[in-house]
Amino acid sequence: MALPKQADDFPAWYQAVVRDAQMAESSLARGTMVIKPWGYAIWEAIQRAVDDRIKATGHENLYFPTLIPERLLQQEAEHVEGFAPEVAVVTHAGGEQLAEPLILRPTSETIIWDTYSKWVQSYRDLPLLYNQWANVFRWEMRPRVFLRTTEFLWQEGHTAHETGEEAMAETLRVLHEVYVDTAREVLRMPVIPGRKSAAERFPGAVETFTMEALMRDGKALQAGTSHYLGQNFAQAYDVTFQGRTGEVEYAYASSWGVSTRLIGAVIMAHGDDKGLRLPSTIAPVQVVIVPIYKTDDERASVLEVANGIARGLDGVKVKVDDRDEYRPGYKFNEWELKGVPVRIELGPRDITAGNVTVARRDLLTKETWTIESAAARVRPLLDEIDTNLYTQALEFREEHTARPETYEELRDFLKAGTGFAIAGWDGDPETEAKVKADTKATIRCLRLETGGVEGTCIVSGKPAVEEAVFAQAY
RNA sequence: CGGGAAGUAGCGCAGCUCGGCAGCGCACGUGCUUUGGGAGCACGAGGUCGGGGGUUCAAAUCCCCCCUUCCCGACCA
Repeated sequence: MALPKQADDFPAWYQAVVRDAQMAESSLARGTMVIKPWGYAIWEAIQRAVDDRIKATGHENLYFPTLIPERLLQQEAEHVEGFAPEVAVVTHAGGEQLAEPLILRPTSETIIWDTYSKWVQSYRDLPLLYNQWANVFRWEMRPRVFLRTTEFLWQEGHTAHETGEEAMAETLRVLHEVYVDTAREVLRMPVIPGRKSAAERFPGAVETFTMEALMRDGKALQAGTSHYLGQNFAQAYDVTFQGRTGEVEYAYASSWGVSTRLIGAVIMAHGDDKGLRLPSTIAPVQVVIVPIYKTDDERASVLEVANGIARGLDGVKVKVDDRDEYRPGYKFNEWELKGVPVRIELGPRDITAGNVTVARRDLLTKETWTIESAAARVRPLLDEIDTNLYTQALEFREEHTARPETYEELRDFLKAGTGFAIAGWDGDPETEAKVKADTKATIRCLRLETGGVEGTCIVSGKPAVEEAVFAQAY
C-alpha cells in the first residue's frame, strides 16, 4: 500500500495517488475514466470557484448539445485542421447509417457560433457573455488520467463582441480574474500567465493566452487557456450585425476553458511521498478527527468529546472518523494519502489533559492544543496551511526556474527537464522549432508583463522581441 | 501510429523456460484478542488465467490472430 517515491518514479507515484486516494479509475473505453467521489468532490469545489468568478465577471451559463453535424466542423479551415484528427464521429444510430455523420464535440465553437448567427442582428444584441459546463471528447494518442482523457469535463466560455478591443479585453479579463485568480487563491498554485507562440496557438485563434504551472517533477502543465478569436468564427459561421453607423460587421469572439486537468495539476503541484496535499479551499474534508480508544467506555467518552469539537467547528468541513474496524495508525495514513489538511487526534490521554493533538498535512508536524481552543484555532490554521502550500509551490518554482545566458545552458537545462527557463527570443518559428528538435521542450508562453524586450535571442543571437518561458510539458 | 513492458482472485504478483491438481501477499467474511503511526491468530469465501482460434490424451504454459493497459516518442486542455 506504500506509494512509490516521487523521486524514484513520478508517473508511478501519480497513478498510485489517483488510485489509492480513490479519486478515479480508468474505465472500459480507451482513455476514459470513472471519477470517484473523492475526486469528484474536488472537482465540484473547483467548479464552484470557477463558476463564481465566471458569474462575477458578468457571464451566464447555458448548454449546447454534445452532438454536432460534421459539416459544421469543416467551415473554419484552421479549426478543422487542428481538431479533425482527434474527433470521434457517430456514423450509425437507430440501426441505420446516418445520412450525415455527427461528431462528439471536441470543443463547441462550431455549434455555438453557428447558433449565434441567429441570435445577433444588431450591435444592441452584443455582447453575448455565455459559458457552459460540459463534457468533450478528444481522441488523443496517449491518455493519462485527469491530464489527458478521451472524455473530460470542463467549462467553455464563448463570447461575442462588437469590437476587437472589447473581445481582447474580455479574453484577458477571464485569464486574470477567473483563471489566474482561481489558481492562486483556490488551488493555491502559482502560475505564469502568458501568450502562446503561433505554433502553440488554439486552432482558429488569433491569439491564445495561457497559464502555465510547474509540477513537482519539473514539467510544465498548461492549466487553462483563453483565446482571442478575432472575426474568424464570425466569418466562418456568418455572425454579422448592423453597427452604430449602419454598416454590417462581423462580430469579434473570445473562448476560454479549464478542465478536470486541474485536478491533476493539484495532485502534481502539491503532492508529496505520503500522497495528496489539498488546500482547504478544495478539500472535501478539511478536518478529520480520529478518535483513539481501547474499551467501549473509552470509545463512548472519546466520541462524545470528538463530536462536541466537530459541532464547535462552525463552517468547517469536518469528519469524525468513527469507523471501528480500522485502527488509528491506518486512519492517519489514509487521510494523509487523501490530502486532508488538518487531523485532530483525540484519545484518553488527551482528554485527561484537556488537550487534542493536531497534525498538519502540509508539514507533517503535530502540535498540542487545549480542547477549548480548537474551535477558534482551526480556521486560522487552515488559512496558514493554504498560504504555506502556495509559498512552498512558489519557492519550488523559483528554485526550478533558470535564466540561461547561452544556448548551451538553455539546451542542457531543458534536456534535464527540471523546470522553466526564461530567455529572450527573436520570435522566429524556426528558432522555436530548433529548441524543440534539440530538447523536446517547447515555449510554454511569452511573458505578458514585459515591456520593451532587451537583449538578444538565446538561440539566434538576433535582437529579442519576446521573453519566452521554455519547459518540458505534459 | 513507432519503440518497449505487461494482462493470472478486488489490488500487487509468482507459476510459463521444460504442457500434467491455479498459487502467494495484501484486501475481503466469521470469531477471539487488539487499538497513540498501515494489528495478531484461527477458520473461510473468492478464478471464463484479456478474447478467439490452433497443436496435444492434456494448455495459464507451445503456435497464430485480435483486444486492452502502462512507459518512452510524435498530438493535445
